[in-house]
Amino acid sequence: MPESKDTKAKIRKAALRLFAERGYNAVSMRDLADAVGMRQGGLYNHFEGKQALLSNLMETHMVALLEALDTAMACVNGTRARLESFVRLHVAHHLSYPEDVFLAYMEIRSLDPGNRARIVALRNRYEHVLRGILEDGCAEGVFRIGDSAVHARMLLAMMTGVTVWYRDNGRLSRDEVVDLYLDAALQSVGLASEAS
Amino acid sequence: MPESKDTKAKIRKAALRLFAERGYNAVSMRDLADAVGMRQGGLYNHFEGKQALLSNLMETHMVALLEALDTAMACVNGTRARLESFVRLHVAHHLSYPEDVFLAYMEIRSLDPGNRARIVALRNRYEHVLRGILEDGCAEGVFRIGDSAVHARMLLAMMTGVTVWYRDNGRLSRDEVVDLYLDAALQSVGLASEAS
DNA sequence: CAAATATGAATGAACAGTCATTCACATTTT
DNA sequence: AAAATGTGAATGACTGTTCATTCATATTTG
Repeated sequence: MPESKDTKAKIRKAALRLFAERGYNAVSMRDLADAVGMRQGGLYNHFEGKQALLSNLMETHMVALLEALDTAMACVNGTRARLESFVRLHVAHHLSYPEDVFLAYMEIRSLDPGNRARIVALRNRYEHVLRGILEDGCAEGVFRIGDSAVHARMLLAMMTGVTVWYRDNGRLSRDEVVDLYLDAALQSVGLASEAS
Repeated sequence: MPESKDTKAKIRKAALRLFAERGYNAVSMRDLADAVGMRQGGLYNHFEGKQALLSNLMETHMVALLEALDTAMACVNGTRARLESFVRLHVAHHLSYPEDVFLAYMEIRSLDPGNRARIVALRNRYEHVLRGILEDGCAEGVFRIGDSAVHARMLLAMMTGVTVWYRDNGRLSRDEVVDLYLDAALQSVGLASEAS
């Protein structure tokens, strides 16, 4: 009873790591069970199956990301400040949960059509927030960009890529990395950062 | 027979499409043989195996990309012009060969250690060219960026992401997309594009 | 309190299928 | 004829999933 409830958490954690590391299709339920320290049959007491586990991981992550975004955006006014908040939240979140992010990005095509539609809808909601900020900035004449929809994708790809190279023991701290991405994002929309 | 000699090319083409579409691990040799119009056994007359086929596809692409880069860079002087050339080449190449690029980006972890080391070395050479340009621009005081190594990765992620969304029948032409990415890249290093 | 029963969880074998690869043999090309 | 190429069946390992069984712990009953 003490550990029965966190077996599910242990499975989720191990699955997240393995799926992100090797890819969904390259991880067998036996691999996963080994990583958790149990046999493959027992996994099915906690999850409907491999596909349900994947979509659970991805949906949990996307929902958490959207909630964090709503919270961060609720108390910010001004187009430039909203862009800053978005960038800070995005990069910081990606530095804190690199595996979740990497999985959500790489394994969308491993989802069943139904699950994929749900996850993609969540992702589009997220992307739409950034596009809205950029459109506002264009309408106000604050930003200088060619195309809001394209620029939103450029910024998202740029920022999301941080998970590919960042390591916690590296040359730069997380805060430094966030600042670097913020400066680049601001410059990319034609704004100079405030402090040199 | 006329087509017996280009069977190898047909296999490569089909494999490229399928691997990029579904992922290396989700494509079986049967799927591949079906797509080519032959039986799975025959594939082994042209390739050592599935892994060799993957690494052949990726290496061919990386070598072609590096050659195109060398050619494009050979006749350009000036830091800003070199950055422009790099961006134009990168985006245009990615628009022309989206499957090659997508595969090289997504399936590195599906490579055997030996093959992976070779491909990663090629990719590093490519990345190093962009970093060199950014470092030069910083040293000359032409670019305004926080960190050359990080900014190189930001730009590469941003530009490579074009393959995720661009479709040939979409709203924008390839040239328009290249120009949008060029403007964004120039602004991100603190330069305004020449023509408004 | 103690006996009986229910529950949640883990096991390990078994299932039906798929996997990449091999091979003896047929066919085609040169 | 010889070399290259394609076939179709076979191989053994591995796949996700199911299931009867076991076990320790709760809960209910006498």
